Amino acid sequence: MISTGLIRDTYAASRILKFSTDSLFIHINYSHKIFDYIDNPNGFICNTMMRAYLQRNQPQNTIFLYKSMLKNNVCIDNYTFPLLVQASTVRLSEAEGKEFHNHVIKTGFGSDVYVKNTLINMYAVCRNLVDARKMFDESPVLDSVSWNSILAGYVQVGNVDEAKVIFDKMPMKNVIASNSMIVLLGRSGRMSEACQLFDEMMEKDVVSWTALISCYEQHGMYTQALDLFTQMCSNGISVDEVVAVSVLSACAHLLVVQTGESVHGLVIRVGFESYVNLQNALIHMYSTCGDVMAAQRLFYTSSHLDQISWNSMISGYLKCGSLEKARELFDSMAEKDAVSWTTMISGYAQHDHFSETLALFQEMLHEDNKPDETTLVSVLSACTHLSALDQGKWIHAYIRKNGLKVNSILGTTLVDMYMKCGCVENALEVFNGMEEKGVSSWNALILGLAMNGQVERSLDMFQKMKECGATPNEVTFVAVLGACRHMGLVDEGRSYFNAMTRHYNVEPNIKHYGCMVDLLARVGLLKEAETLIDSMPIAPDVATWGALLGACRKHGNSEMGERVGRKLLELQPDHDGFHVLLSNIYASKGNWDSVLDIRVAMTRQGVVKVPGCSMIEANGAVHEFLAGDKSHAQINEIEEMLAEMEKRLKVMGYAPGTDEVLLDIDEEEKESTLFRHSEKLAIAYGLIAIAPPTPIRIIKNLRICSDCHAAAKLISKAFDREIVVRDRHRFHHFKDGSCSCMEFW
DNA sequence: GTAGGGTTAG
Repeated sequence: MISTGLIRDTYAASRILKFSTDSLFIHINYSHKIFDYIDNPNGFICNTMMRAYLQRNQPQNTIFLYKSMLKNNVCIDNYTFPLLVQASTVRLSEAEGKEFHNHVIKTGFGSDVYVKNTLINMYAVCRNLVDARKMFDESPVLDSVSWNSILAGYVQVGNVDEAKVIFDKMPMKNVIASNSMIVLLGRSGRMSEACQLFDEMMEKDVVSWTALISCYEQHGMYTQALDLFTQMCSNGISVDEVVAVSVLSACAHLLVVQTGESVHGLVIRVGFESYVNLQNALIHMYSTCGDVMAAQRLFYTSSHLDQISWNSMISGYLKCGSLEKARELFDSMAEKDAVSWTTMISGYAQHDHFSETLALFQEMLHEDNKPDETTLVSVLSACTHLSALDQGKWIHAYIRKNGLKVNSILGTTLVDMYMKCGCVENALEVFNGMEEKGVSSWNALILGLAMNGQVERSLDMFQKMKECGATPNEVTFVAVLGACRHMGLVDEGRSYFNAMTRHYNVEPNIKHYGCMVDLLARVGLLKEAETLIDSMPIAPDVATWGALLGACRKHGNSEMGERVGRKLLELQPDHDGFHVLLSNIYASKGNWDSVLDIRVAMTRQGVVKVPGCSMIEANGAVHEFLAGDKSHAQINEIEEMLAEMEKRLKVMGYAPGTDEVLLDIDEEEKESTLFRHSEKLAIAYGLIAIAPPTPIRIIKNLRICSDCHAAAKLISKAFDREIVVRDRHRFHHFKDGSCSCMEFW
C-alpha cells in the first residue's frame, strides 16, 4: 500500500501511524517511513509522530518536527506543547524551554493545565525554582500533577524545608508525592524521617521501596538495603530492573555473591535481562565478589554491551589478577575512553607492574587521549615506587598546564611522590597549595618530613593538623611514632603512644607496637623493648622481633641477639636479612664457626642474600649497580673516581668500618670489598655524570650500611656535593659532612 | 497527553 504513492486518506494514515508508534517494539524508522508517505499530515498526525520520537529518546526530532509544523502552517494545539516542552526538559535545556514557553503565551495555550504542568516541570527539572514557583503560584487551576512537579523541583535542588511546606499543604498526597519526599529526605541524610514517612504510607509501590533501598545503599548501609529488599519481596512486590541495580550494588559492596545470584535469578524470571545497566550491575557484582567466570559468561553471551560493560569486564579481570586477559580485552576494544585507559593503567600499578604502568601511560598520550586526575594518581604512584622523579615532575607540570584540579587524592599522591623522591620543598609547596586536605594528606606530610629527617617539623605538623580540625587516625600515629623513631625521641614516643588510646580513641595495632619496640631498642633500651613485646595484646610479628634483633646487633648485645635471632629463624627460616644479622652478630665477636653454621643453614634452606643494589638516574636513564659490579660501560672512569674518593677520604681521617663485612677474610680485602659497595659505585658514577649543583640522588634496595653512611658524609664535604640516598627505610641527605638522619637509622 | 525510584566502569 505504502509503495504505491502518497497516502491521501488522512484518517486511515493516522490510524496506521498511531498503531505503529504505540507499540514500542516497532522500530521508529518504520513509523518514520509511514509519516513520510502521508500527504499533508495534520496536527494530530504530527503530534503522534512527536510523541513517538520522545518515547524513543529522540527529543531533537520532536523539536525538529515542531519547527517544520510551524513552517508548513500545520495546526498547533494543546497536545503539541506538552510534547515540545518535554523534549526540551529531556534535553535539560532551559533556554529552549523558555523559547517554547513564549510560543505558548503567544498562541494562547497558557491556561491549559497539561501545558502548564509540563512547563512547571521543565523549570523544576532545570532547577529554575523561581520561574517554576511563579507559574505554580499564578495558576488558577492546580491538580496533583502541578503539586508533584513543583515538589520535584525542591527535591531536585535539595531544599527540604520548602519541599516540606509544599508536601504538607498538598490537598491530595498520592504515592508519587510521598516517594519524592522519601528520596529527598534520604539524600539529605535524614534517614529516620525518610523511614517514618515510608512506614506511614498506606499504599507503597515498587518505586517507594526502591527509593528507600537506594537511600540505604547510598549511605553505605548495605545490610539494611538488603533487608528492606527481602521485605519488599515478601510483600509481593515484583522486582524490576531499577531496584535490582541498587540491590546488586549492595551485594557487591558486601561481597555476598549468593544474594547477588538470587537477585539475578529473580530478574531473569521477570524477564529483564536485556537492560544494559542491569547486565553491567551483574557483571560488576560477580567480578567484585570474585566470580569472574560468571561475569565473563554474562559478558560474552550478552547481545547489548556498552562502554561500561567492557570497562567493568576489564576491571573484573584485573581484580582477580588476570592481567593478560585484561590486557587482551583492552587491546581488542574498538573505542577506549579515559576510564578504559585508567582501569588498565591503575591495574598495572596495583599489581606492582610499575614499568608497564608508565609504558601504557605513554601509549595513552601517544594515542591522543587526555588523562584525568584519576589516571594521574596511578601514574604518579608508579613514579613514586620507581623513584622516577623526572617523570613525576613532568606529570606535575602536566597538571598545571592543563588546569587539572588538584583534589585531595591527587594532591596527596603528589606530596607522597615528592617526599619519597627526597624533594621536601616541592612536597610542601603542593601541600600548602591544596584547597581540600584529607587525613591522608596530613599523613603523607608527617610521614614524608620524618622520612626526610625533618622530625621536628614533622611533629609540628601533627599539632597543626589538629588545629586545622583533622582527626588523626591509625596511619597518623604510625607516622608520628615513626618520626620519633627516626630521632630516638623515646619520651615523646612513649607519650604519643599513650595518648593514642587515651585521647584519640585509636587502638595500637602491630605497626604501632613495632615502632615502639624499634624506638626503645634502637636507643639501647633492649630490656624494655623485650618486655613490651612480651606484654603486647597482639602476637608480635616477624618485623617486631626483627627490629629487636637489629638493635641487639647495633648495641652489641650478642646474648639477646642470639636468642632473638634463633627465634626469628624458627619463625621465618627463609628470610635472608635475619640470617645475615645473626651472622653479623657472630662475626663481630669473631665467632667464625657460628658464621659458617649459618652459611650452611642458608644454603640448606635455599636462602639467598638479596644483593645490595643502588640505582641512580642520570642523563635520562636509570643506572643500576650491584656490589662489586664491573659491568657498567664507564667502569674505568668509575674505578678512577673510586680511587680519588678513597684518597681524599683517607686524608680526612676515614677509617673503613670493616666489622660489618660478613666474610671471613683479611682486613685489606675487607676494605676493598667495602669500597665496592653498590652505594659507593653509584656515588662515584654520580660524581662523574651529574654536574653540580644538582644533588646526586641514589635509591638503595636495602638499608645503607654504616660504612657507606660514614663515607657519604665525608664525600659530601670533600667533593662539595649534596648526596641524597633513599634506602628501604628512609632518606639520608648528606651535605657538608653531615647527614639529615642525625645518626638515627 | 503532564508528576516519582537506580547504578554500573577508574
